[in-house]
Amino acid sequence: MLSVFKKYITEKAAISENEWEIIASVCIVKKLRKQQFLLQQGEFWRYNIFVIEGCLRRYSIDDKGIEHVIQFSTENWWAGDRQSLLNETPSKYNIDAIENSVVVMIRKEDFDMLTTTLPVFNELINRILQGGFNASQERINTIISMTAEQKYLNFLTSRPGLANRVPRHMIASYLGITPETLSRIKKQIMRK
Amino acid sequence: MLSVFKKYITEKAAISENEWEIIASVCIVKKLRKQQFLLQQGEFWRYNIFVIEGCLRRYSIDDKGIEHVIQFSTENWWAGDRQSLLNETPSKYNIDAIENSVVVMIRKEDFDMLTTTLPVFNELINRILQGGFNASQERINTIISMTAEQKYLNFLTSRPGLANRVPRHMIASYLGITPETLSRIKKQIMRK
DNA sequence: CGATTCTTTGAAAACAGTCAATCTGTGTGG
DNA sequence: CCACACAGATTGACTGTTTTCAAAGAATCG
Repeated sequence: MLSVFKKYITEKAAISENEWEIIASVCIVKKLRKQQFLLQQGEFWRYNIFVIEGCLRRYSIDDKGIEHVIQFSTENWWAGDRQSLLNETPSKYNIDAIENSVVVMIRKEDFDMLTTTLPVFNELINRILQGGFNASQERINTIISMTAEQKYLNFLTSRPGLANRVPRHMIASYLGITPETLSRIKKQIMRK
Repeated sequence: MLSVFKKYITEKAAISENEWEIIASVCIVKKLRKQQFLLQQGEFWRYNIFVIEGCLRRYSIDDKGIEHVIQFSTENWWAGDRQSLLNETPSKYNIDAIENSVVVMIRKEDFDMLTTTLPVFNELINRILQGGFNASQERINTIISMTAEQKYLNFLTSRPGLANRVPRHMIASYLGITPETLSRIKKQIMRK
């Protein structure tokens, strides 16, 4: 299963076989059943996670008990709570598996070891971090500038196939609208 | 003026005097008049920018010609378009000065040189990047989970003082609501 | 001081949210 | 393998919020 991760890494950076061995030595492959929690709010998060297969979601729960999905992580994406990891604070988020999934977990200490001893790896992680940051800014732009319908259409194109894998109410949550509104929007789009 | 930047850097990382000299040698201090553009959409962005004094805003313009503020950068903040910088693509954003401002500009090549030759600097930038990323995720959370009023109150506390420096219609834009709505929300809050 | 831009206010319309009921599909235990 | 239960999705009626458009009232800048 690790081969998926190796493929990802070696496609994105010039990692030698030796270097890969070092990386592989700190990788923990973990299977997750649908619905299984990886993190619950209040806990401390200490890993970096790479999704090999399946789909995870990270979400917060507000005072009214409503869930708000911040992120979906599918194959070849990273997941985790960087905030808790970086500041060593209790997490505000929950992470669970939407599908049966396989992930690679790397402990914070191990991960830091990798970035300090392997410059190529460090550079790779940097690029990924920047890419994620950019995507995040992009999302802010779409959320504040688009109507509900535009946001949904944008979701369909920016995350192709995801709409068929993820329950609709989670998509609605991700877009910041209610399931009912999403349902009506879909009907409206159909008519066109 | 560079001293502000030096203070910021040395407070956050163990940078020696020598190392600082190297950093300072690639810094370009630039004054900006209120309203002055730093970047307009379609252009390529090639700098990292640190705000010494004043306030910048980054915003997009949609098909209807409406501006959407993605970010305000005040003293001791970073600014720029990381997306254009990283991918070497034309920028989707505009950046201009809301107040007369002073910024430090570092060219991409110089910045990369700093991060590769000065490990401490690299690590500092990494931490800042992660912090920015986290803040960005945090903002997504507030936008999708809060009502207009909550978002405004949250803005008041998370960016203290800013509301008095920045025109209201820009704050409205930042929050993803119309100026009229913001005006009414303020009145409503006053009454409490 | 005049002109322009920003902010506020009002009224109507569009939009999204809430609550409740019904429909659908999936998975489980008998 | 079927029937049932249950969670998720849709629909309708209603409510509440936000936008839109237009106009008047501040504030700011040259």
